[in-house]
Amino acid sequence: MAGTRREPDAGVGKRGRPRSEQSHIAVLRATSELLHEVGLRAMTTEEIGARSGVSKATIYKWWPNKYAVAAEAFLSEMMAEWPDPDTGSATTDLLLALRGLTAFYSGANGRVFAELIGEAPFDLTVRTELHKNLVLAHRDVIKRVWARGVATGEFRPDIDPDDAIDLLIGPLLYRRLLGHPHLDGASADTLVEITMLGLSAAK
Amino acid sequence: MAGTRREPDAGVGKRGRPRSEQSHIAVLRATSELLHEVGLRAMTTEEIGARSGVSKATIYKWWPNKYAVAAEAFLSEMMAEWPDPDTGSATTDLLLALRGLTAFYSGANGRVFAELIGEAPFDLTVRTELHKNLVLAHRDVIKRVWARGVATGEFRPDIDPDDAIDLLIGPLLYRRLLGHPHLDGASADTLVEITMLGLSAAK
Amino acid sequence: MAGTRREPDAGVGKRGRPRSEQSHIAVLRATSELLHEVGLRAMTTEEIGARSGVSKATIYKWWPNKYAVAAEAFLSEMMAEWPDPDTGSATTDLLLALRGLTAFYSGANGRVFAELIGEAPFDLTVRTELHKNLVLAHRDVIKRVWARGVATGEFRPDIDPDDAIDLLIGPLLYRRLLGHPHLDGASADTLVEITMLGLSAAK
Amino acid sequence: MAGTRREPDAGVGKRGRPRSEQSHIAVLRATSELLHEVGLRAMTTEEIGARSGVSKATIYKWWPNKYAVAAEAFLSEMMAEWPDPDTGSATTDLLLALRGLTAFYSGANGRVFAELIGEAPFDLTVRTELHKNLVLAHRDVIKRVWARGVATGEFRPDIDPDDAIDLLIGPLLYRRLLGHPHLDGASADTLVEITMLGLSAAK
DNA sequence: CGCTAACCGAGACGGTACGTCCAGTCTTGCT
DNA sequence: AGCAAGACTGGACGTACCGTCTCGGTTAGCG
Repeated sequence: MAGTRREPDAGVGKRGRPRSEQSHIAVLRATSELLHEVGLRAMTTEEIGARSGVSKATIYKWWPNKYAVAAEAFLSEMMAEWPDPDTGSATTDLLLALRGLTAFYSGANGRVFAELIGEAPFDLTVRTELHKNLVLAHRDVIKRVWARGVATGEFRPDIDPDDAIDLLIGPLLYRRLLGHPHLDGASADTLVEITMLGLSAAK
Repeated sequence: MAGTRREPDAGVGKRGRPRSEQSHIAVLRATSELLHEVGLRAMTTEEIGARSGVSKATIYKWWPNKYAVAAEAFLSEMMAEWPDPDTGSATTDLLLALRGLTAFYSGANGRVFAELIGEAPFDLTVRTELHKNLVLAHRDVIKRVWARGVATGEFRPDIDPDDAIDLLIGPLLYRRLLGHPHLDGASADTLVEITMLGLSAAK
Repeated sequence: MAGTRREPDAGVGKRGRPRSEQSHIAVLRATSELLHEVGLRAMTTEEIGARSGVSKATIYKWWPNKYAVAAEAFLSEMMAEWPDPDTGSATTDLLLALRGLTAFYSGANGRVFAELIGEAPFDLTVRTELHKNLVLAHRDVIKRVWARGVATGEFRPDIDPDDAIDLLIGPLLYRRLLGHPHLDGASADTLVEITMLGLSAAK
Repeated sequence: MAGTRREPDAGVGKRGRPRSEQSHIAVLRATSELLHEVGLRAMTTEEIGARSGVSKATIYKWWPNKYAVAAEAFLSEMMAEWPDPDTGSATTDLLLALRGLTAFYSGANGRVFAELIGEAPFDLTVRTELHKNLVLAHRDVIKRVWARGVATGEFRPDIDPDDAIDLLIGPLLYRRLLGHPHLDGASADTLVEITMLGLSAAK
């Protein structure tokens, strides 16, 4: 994947000892473990090194700080985990997709996710990684479902899809960060259903 | 206000020199300045002390750590700043209230707010302060408007008001934290309007 | 003593917690031990801290680096260790003083001394400390003896005392650093005697 | 020359590419430059490699560490630089030889020399190199002059030549390392003259 | 009106992680 | 083989900040 980590020289050809992919993976795995065991802030670069058997110098060679490592470690795990349900009914698909998101938010990964969001305002790397590799992935699934729903006439065609997505995901994130953090599928369903019908009493 | 800061002994009687209210205020003011100038993380307790002329020991006597100071400093500023518009039309009021929230999110205070949200997962004090003194204030305004709208028949009476609030605020927070951070009133209006009408094409 | 270590503020009066003299002493003692056990280069600041129970931060607060600590630790031990023999005969006194110096050079402290001399070209603090607190002490003893010898008519009165001192100490240092490092009293005596009589065959 | 650097395999035969003499010279030249520009300690192996176009691995193949490289680089420059004056008068010759030594000590090379002496206690290679290739060279010149002076009756025949040499060189080194480091020819002359006549007032 | 508890500013301290630096070793592919 | 390029381990370095701890001095309000 990459993007977080500093790119190799990539100059003339392939001179010099190549980067050890094994070390790379060991670092990501160790970091991932630590993220779940002790959390983003309590985790130290030293400990990542010790657990992965990779020296601190090497870690700092490829990542600017532990947050960048964490972002890559966490997000590389998340990749390709967001299947599009495609049941035939766009409405059902939407429900399923958002239930999936809810499960993510309320699970162990959701805690790490919240910690990374907290780091984002202070760290550009985390911010861009998070956006590129997770936020967009979430949105893409919904965007596809949305397109199908518009095609089938289930969803309003006059709405900017990005607005629709914000309306669907936003409430879940809000609950995760500022409300009752233990979401369940049922409450997700309720929120989606209301969003579909609207708040207005007007017919 | 408070609750964040440690309460004075208050038990034995009232002997001895009382807490200096002047120091208290100076700390909050200095902290508030620093929050805007350098941000939550970069700000140090040392610097708060230096700028306010209050010693570090005194700061730690009254607050558990710099995040608690920050929370109190920030939130005491925010108090009583959320007027209920009450124009007669609940729909208009809702629009106005959410525009106000949008302005807050996208302004200088919004940045500090985002930083505090980032601290919340790691710090119970921040979490509860934030909730008690800001989140609930935001919700209360909307809750009142909502009640009026239900009474006037503008809003659906069959929805849990808390769900409605989540649906209205959530998308704004989502944009603030993970999307285009420069929200404007117009896009807030759009989101609210769509939320009112719903996403479904069904009549 | 001091001079090596950074001086306290010494400003208005005596505000603030005073420097812990206990920590100061513990650091010097630990350093002194380490100097003899592992030598100047192999000794680490970390280890000084661990052994003395003083934190690294505190050490760096008072000394710029481990070499300055070593200089102070070593030299504070050496202080007031250079008694003037004063037997009545200046010639005898000279012999005794230079035997003492030889013993110092060839003993355990001589090794540390040589290591510090090696650091001097790279470190101003070490250089000045060494000069102020050891070199001058050595020279002073001899200078006093020299004055007596001139008064008694034993030594040539037409020689700059500093030249005389250089001629007497120089060969010992040379042997210590570049020749056979295990000097003994007898060879010191020989060198001094020759220096007294001169190399020239001319009467 | 050498002895410092590891000898090539030379056992099995002469298979494979022979050692590049060009690299060898480039390393020594680069090291020599760095020794004068930044000094022994500040100079890094990395930089020697970069400047000479020789890889670090190659350097470590032929020398045990940077101090050994420095010793060879410095000393190979010094070789055959110590001409015996031989004017006819041994006394004059002695003066000239020691003026030469003084000039060396007080010049740019003297600084490097002092730095190498500082390394000697920690590094056997440096120690032996220094002794073999510089100290002995210095002493040899004087030793030859001394022999002539004894033969001509100018110098005392009852003194161990090595003692005489120590007495003559020692004071210069002492001044270089622990006293006023800017020696000049005149002060060297003074020291030698006093050494010749002796310090004693006795006839 | 003086005593005394509690406050407060200054600043030293232990602890802990940080990110950097360099030595010395190892692994590629080119020559 | 020798060698340049350059990744890697190991470990010390010096810095920064947190939260705690003395000091000496100050300031109410009880007695």
